[in-house]
Amino acid sequence: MPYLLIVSLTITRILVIVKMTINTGVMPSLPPGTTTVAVAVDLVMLTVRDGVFSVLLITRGLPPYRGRWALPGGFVVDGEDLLAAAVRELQEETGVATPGGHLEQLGTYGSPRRDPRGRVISVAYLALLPETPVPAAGSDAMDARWTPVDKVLADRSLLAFDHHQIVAEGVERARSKLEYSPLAAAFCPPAFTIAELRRVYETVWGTPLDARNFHRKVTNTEGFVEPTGDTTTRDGGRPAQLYKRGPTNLLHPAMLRPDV
Amino acid sequence: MPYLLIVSLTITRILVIVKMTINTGVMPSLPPGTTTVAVAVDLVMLTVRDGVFSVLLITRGLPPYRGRWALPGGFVVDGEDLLAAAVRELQEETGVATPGGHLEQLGTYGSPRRDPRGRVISVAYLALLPETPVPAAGSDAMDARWTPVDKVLADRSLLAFDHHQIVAEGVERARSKLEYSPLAAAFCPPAFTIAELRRVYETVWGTPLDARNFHRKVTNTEGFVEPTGDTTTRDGGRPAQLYKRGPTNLLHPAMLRPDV
DNA sequence: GGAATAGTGTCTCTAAGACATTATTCT
DNA sequence: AGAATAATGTCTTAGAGACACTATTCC
Repeated sequence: MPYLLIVSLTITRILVIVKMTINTGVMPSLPPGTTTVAVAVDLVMLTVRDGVFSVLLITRGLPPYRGRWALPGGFVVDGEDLLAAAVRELQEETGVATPGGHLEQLGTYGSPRRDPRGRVISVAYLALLPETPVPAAGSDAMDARWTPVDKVLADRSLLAFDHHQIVAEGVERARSKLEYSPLAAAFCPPAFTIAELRRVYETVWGTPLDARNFHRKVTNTEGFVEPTGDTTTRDGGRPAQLYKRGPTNLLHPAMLRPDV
Repeated sequence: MPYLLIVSLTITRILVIVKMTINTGVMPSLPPGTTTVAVAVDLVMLTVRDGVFSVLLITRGLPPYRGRWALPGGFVVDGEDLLAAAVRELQEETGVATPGGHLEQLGTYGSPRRDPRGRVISVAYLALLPETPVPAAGSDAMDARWTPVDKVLADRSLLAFDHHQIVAEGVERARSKLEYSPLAAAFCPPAFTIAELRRVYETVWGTPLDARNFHRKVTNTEGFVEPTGDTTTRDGGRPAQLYKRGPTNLLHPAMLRPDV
């Protein structure tokens, strides 16, 4: 983490405030009449469960769209960082503190009429998670359930608000990330076999892959995976080497999707 | 554009409001006490000018950071869509309506203390533009100037707010996009030669490329460029074919950066 | 003719894809 | 032994990179 940078920026900002206060006799403030809006953070949590690519949905317990499926999320509270809000929502839904998964910002959705209650912009985060125990229902959620991605994408009016579009963009981002980054491992437990990693690719992309070529590509791509030294027979047959994620953030060469 | 989708979602939302109003006797509204924040849109406008990869900066005419370099941007006004606000800022700075360039959302920056005036979150947009006449100074900008990207990246305290980080992420996004998308053409005039396209790659990546191999790769990649039928001698020597952007949004095969 | 730039061809090597074969466990 | 899965090897072909060569303009 760029800790020194954060410290120096913070000091810079404090100095700016002090200087302005001295110069003008008042604290700097936003121009009067500046429009303000509520900010929500919504999560696209993806996982591979029982061989199915799934997204976590809740049924809304409050209006608007009461009883409809939606993405888990909530409003950013006073003084809270956006990423911190996403982590908080993630923990509320899964009960786990980023359990070896991956969390990144997906995009911001701010169409003026996307929420009937008023102007709300939503910062969406994408989470890639290993298989997780069935989630607990949150405070404002009547129910929380892992739902097949294909089912969600097939019905444009299944989800509340513009959440269908958010899910679609999150799924496409995830599919694309598997090509150029080692993030498929984020869907796996800390130690995994090459076959388990391959099934992640096959499930997320919806395409069968050649097990022999896949094995060669993964083990020949520098920094993708590292052997732990252990083996397992949990898949039956000959014992398989266990691997953990390697140090690389970018795959060279990439794992390209067939055809497309 | 998914026009029908927009229409159907709009109708859905109106029905939700009407239904809720009938059911409860009041318009749906946000929970009392919900924190609201100001929303700014900032632009990372990139271009290749005189062989230099450059970003448009303004000097701030108002506090905070008065006189400091910053990204062009401004607050989202009442009822305005985020993308519309970005287009408006782009036009205010260049005087042109998305002139063959490219505009996409880059990310949202919402650290609680990033603006000394109060809670402001900034939605950053990335614009890739062809060589543009020197910009006019905007209303709240004392000056606007194309600045070499390398110079901006080298000095972490050159820019106001967290704009250094935003520029860094925008530049990296642009460099990466050249690999997998035909967006290098967004830096070129409507009709361009292969050599001009190559100079874009060389300038943005900061790496010399082999002209012969580059020519073969670009012309062999399906849908990347299409000949217009015209030729030009504006670069001297043998006349060069002119090309325009092709229909593809994803390059197959990709134009990978050397080494990395 | 000479300089400058455009465009094609050739060679080598890496990596992808198709598919055979061997290895090691469990029942 | 037979089933099941893991891991390695072989062959063909596409594409990247290095570099020689030809083509067409202007001076």
